[in-house]
Amino acid sequence: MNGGERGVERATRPKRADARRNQEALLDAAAAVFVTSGVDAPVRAIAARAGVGTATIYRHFPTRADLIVAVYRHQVEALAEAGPALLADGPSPYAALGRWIDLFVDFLVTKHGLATVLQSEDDRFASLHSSFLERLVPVCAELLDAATGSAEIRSAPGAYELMRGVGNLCAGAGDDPRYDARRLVGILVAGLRRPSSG
Amino acid sequence: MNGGERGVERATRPKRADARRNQEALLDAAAAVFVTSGVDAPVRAIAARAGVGTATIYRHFPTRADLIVAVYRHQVEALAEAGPALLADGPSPYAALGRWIDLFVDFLVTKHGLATVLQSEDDRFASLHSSFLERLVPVCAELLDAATGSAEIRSAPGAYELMRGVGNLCAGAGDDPRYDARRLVGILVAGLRRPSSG
Amino acid sequence: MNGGERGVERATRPKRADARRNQEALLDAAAAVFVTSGVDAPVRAIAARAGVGTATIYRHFPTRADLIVAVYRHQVEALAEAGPALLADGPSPYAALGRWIDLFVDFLVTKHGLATVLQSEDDRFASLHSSFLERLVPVCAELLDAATGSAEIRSAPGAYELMRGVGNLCAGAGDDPRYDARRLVGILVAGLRRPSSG
Amino acid sequence: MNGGERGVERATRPKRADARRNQEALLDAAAAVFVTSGVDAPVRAIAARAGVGTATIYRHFPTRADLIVAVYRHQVEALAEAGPALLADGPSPYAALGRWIDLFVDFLVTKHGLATVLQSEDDRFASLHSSFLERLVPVCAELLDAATGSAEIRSAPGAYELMRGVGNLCAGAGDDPRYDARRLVGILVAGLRRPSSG
DNA sequence: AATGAATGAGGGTTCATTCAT
DNA sequence: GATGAATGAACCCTCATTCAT
Repeated sequence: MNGGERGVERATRPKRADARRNQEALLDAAAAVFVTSGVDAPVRAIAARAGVGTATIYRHFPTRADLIVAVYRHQVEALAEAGPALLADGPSPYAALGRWIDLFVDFLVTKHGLATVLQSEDDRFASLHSSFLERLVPVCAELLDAATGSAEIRSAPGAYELMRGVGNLCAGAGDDPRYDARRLVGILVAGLRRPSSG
Repeated sequence: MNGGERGVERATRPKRADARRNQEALLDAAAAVFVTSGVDAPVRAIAARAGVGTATIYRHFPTRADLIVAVYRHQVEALAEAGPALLADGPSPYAALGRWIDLFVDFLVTKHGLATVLQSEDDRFASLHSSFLERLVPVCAELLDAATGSAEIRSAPGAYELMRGVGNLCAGAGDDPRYDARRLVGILVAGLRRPSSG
Repeated sequence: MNGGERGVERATRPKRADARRNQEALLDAAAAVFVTSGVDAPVRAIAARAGVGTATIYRHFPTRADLIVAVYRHQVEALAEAGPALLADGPSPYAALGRWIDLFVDFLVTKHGLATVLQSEDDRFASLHSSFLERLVPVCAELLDAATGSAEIRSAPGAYELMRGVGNLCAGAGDDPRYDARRLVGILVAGLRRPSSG
Repeated sequence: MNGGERGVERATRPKRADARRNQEALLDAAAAVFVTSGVDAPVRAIAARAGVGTATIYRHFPTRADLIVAVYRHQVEALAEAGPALLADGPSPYAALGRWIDLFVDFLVTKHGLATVLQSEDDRFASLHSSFLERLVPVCAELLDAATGSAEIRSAPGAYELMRGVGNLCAGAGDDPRYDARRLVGILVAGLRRPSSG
C-alpha cells in the first residue's frame, strides 16, 4: 500500500511528488520572508508562510544555510553562467567585468540581508560560503584575469576580496535615500582601472 | 542638602571618585568585550567582565547606544579634529582626504562590530548616528569639498554615503586573510579620482 | 497539506489529544497557583506546578488575561446562566437578585485575587473585563430591572457598579476571621431594599 | 564643638532642625507621589521628588508602612477625634455614624491606593493596621454601639468589618465614571438600618 | 513523511535594599 | 546624618531545536 516495489531499493520515490511540492512551497515562502524580514527571519515565520510545520523545514533543510542556498541556487547559477557569456560578447574584458558586477549587485540588493549573511564569520554559514562564493569566485576571477591580461586594470584585489567588497557595499543598504550602493560599487570598479588610461 | 557652605567647589563630588572609577572600569570592560563579542554582547557579559552588577550598567548608560558612544567618544573626537589638520598640512586636498579615510578605517577595523552597528537602521541606535555620524560627516564633507574644489576628484558621492561605504567595506572583516578592507578602501578612494589625471 | 482527502473530519487533530491534556494540566496548575499566590503569580510558578516549560504557557495563553479567562470560563458561564433561572423559579425578583449575588460571592471568595484583578484598570486586563463583566453585567442588570419593576428596591446602582461593589467587598478577604464578606454583601443588598417595606 | 553636653545623653538635638526639615520634605513628597502613583510608588520616585537620597528615606522610615503611617497621621487623628464630636452634636447616633463614615470615605477616596494597601494581608503592612485601624476601629465601634443602643440599626457587623468593607468599596475606584464609591457606601450604610423603621 | 507542541536557555530590564564615602 | 552608587534577584518574553504522535 505504500508504493509498489519498496522491497528492492526503497530509495525510489513513492510519494516524492508530495514532498517536492512541499519543498517548493517552502522555497517560495522562504524567499518571500527573506525579502521582508531578512535571511535571519524566525523559522516559525517561514513555516507559517508556507503553511507547514517548523519541523518540516528542518527535515528539508537541516541548517539555515541550507535553506538560503536552496532559495538562491537558481539565481547564483545564472550569475555564474553569465560570466563567460559577457566575456565572449562584450567589447572588452573590463567592460564585461563591470557588467557582471552589475548583475551581482542586482542579485544582492534585491535579497534583503543576504549580503550581510554572506560576510558573516559564523560557522553555521560555512556551507553558504562554499555554495555561493566557491561557485562565483572562479567566475569573477576569470573576468579579473582577462581584464588584467588586457592591461585595462592595475593591481587588482583577489576575486574573493572584490566580491566580498561589493557584497559589503550592498549590505544594509536598507532604503536610505542618502546611500546608493550602486553608485559606490561603480566608484569601486572605477578604482580598479589603470589610471593612465584616461 | 549637602552640607552648609559649598564654597570650595567640591560639594558635588564627595564620592564621585569611586563612581567615576567604576565607570571607567565599565568602559574598559565594555571595550574589551566589544572586541571579542561585538557591540551586541549581552549586558550580563559586560557587567561580569567589569565585576559589577548588571544594574550598574543601566545606571551609567541607560541604553546600549549610550555605552557605545561613551566607549568610542575619545577616538571619534580625535578623528573629527584630524580632518582640518590634515587639510592644512597635506600636499593636496585629495591626499588629505585619503589620509583621513585611512584614519577612519583604522578606527573601524579595530572595533569589532562597530561598523555593523553604525549602519543599522535600528531605532535604538539613533543616538549613535547622531553622535558619530553627525560629528564626522561634516568633517568628511569638508574634505570632499576641498578635493572637489581643487578638481582632483570627479563626481563624488555625498560624505554620508562615502563614509557608510567605507564603513561597510570594513564591516565583518573579521580576520579573513583573503579579505583586506584597507586595500578595497584604497581602490574605492582611487575610484573617486578624476580619471584623466593619470 | 495534511494528507489528500480530509473526508473523515479528523484531519485537524492527529495529536491534539496530547496538547489538550497538557492544556488542562495548565489550567489546573494555574487555578491552584492562583489560589495560593493570586492571579499575579509568576509565570514560572505556574509552569513549574504544571510540570511544563514556561513557553508552553505562552503558546496556549499568549497573555495572562487569556489564562485567567480560561481558568474561570466555566464558572462564569454557569453564573450567567443561573440568572434567568433564578428569576423564573424564585419567589420574587428581589429574592432572585439576592440569590444570584450570593452565587457571585461564592465565585469570588474562592478565587484568591480574582476580585482584585477584576477591578484593575491595567490595560492588560481589558480582555478580562470583556470576558467576565460583559458577560455578567447584563445578567445582573436583568435581575435589577426585574426587582425595580416589582417595586421591591429603591433607587438602584447600575449593574456594573453593584457588581464591582460586591467584587470589592470580596477582594482581599483573605481568611481574616474578623471580616466576613458575605455578611457585608448581605447588608449591601439589604440596603437596596425599599425602606418602607417593613 | 558638637553641641554642648554630648557626654551625658547625646539624645538631645544638635542638628535636629535640619533633620526635621528633611523629614517634612519627605512627607510632602511622599504625599504628592502617593496621589499620582499610589502608595506602591517606587522609593526612588519619592526620594527624587523630595530631592534626597533613597537611603534617607530608609533612615527616617525603615519600612514603607512607616512612611504611609507618617504621611496620613494627621488626617487619621482628625478622623478619630471627629467621632465623639459627631455623636455629641448630631441628631441621632445613626446619623452620626453616617456622617463619620462619609468622612472616612472622603479620606480614602482622596488617597490613591491607600484603601487597597489597608486591606492587604502583606506582613510588611502590619504596622499600618496597627496605626490606622487600631486607632479608628474603637471610634467606629463607639458609633456603632450608640446606634445599636438607640435601636436604629439591626444586627450590625463589627466595627473592623464595617470599616474594611467601606475601605474595600473605595478601593480601586479609579476615575471610572460607572463606579461611584460614595453611592455604594450609602447603600451599605442604609442596609444597616432597621428595616421596620419605614 | 509531516506535524506543531514542548522545551528551556538566554536576554533585557526594574527595584528594594545595603554600604562605602 | 546624608548621600546615591552598587547590588543581584526576579520577572517577562522569544526562539531555535527536538520529539511524540
